[in-house]
Amino acid sequence: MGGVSAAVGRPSRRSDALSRERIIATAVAILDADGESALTFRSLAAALATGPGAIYWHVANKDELLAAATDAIVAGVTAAAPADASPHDQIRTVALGLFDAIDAHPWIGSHLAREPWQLASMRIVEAMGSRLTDLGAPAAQHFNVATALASYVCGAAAQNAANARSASPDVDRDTALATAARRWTELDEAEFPFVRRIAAQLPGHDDREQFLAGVDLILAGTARP
Amino acid sequence: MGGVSAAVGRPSRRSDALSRERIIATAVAILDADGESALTFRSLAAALATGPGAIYWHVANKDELLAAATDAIVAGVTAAAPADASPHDQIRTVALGLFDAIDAHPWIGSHLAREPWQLASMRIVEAMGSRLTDLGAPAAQHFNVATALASYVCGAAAQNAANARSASPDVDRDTALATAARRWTELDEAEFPFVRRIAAQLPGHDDREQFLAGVDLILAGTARP
DNA sequence: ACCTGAACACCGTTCAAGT
DNA sequence: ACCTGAACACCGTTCAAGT
Repeated sequence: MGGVSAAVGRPSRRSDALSRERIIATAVAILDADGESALTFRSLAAALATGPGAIYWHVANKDELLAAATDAIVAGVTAAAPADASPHDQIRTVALGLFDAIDAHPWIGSHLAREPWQLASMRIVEAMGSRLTDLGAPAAQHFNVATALASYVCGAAAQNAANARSASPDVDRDTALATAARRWTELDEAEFPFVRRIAAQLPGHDDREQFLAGVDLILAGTARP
Repeated sequence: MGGVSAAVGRPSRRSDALSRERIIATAVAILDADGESALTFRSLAAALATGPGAIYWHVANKDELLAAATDAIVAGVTAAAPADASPHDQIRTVALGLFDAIDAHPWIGSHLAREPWQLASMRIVEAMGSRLTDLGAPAAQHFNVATALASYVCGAAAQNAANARSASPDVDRDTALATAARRWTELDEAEFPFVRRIAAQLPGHDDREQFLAGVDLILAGTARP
């Protein structure tokens, strides 16, 4: 403790000093407000009232920035465990929480698909896998079931988010679904008989229920006690 | 037929004339040879011996170019049906074919996640769903099972491809898995008990078997005849 | 130790001008 | 109808120079 003089004479640190946390929080704010294309080292620097080069002192590059932003959101969801519910319901709750979070922050979806063993993905595998013992699944299945659930959740949620994002904001959901259903029925009958048949179920279907049905399928496939 | 004079006096079309097909085929070649970052309107134009602006006459933008390139590969996989196998084996074969195709062309993975209802995704849903009747799944389940399978296949394959891509080429698979396993065991015990426990199964596991296990879980979860 | 901002080496896309 | 290529409006990233 002796001899440290640099910080003594200085006024207390400005509350708006740069830091990794503040950079990531600001990045999340930009991503949420204006989408993935709005996050730029220049726009981020402007929001932080500094130059683009300053950010590189705290963050290696844009990929690391996105990974950190993704982890911040995912950690918030997986940490909120229901605890008193059945293991099946716990898994459903966490999965749905991730689905909603990716729907609310669509940029997570694009990133999760390309950072497989990063911290955020590990949190998802942990959230799924740690409930499998209570569920009664045999230990030999745990690895495959947990990673299958994680893959499904990421894949389905990313596609749902991309879908919601690509919809023009001035078209309501019902007419968008009706348009999609009509396009499905216009596909070639010889090549797409199945898609044409299920097109009728597209309007009025619930995205979250459809998502949970997939989770239930995987859980139903695991051996029961 | 009368009065058309423009094409008459001309020499026969050069075989290297620009066309949508040639543009997409060349784009696939660049993507496969040097990866996603190598595909540029400038590099593509150079490979086609023209200027970047010429490409825009045949393709609306880069997204459409990637969608068309993705569809070209996916169509090749879903069209190759086994026919004489059991419906379960047919689904496994198509799923594994997609897994291998995405492993061989990793750029498909990143694109599939963000073009949900595009033609390539429809082909995957069709390939899965059209076998469900023979499998004995009740019609009420078809919609959910087919889309769940498609989401899982895309999600798992995209992550696998991203994983393979991020591995440095001078490190062999065994040591890469060993390194990943060690990193898993170094995670916080309180936060990641499950991941630490399954880390031992990481070395020596087979990516394709793990992938197929997920397909089997979903199929096992569907009601049987 | 940390910040600044000009500069480098690129992008996707457009568009007047050509044939 | 289709092609050309310069130009526009950007990017991520680096780095000498500052404090």
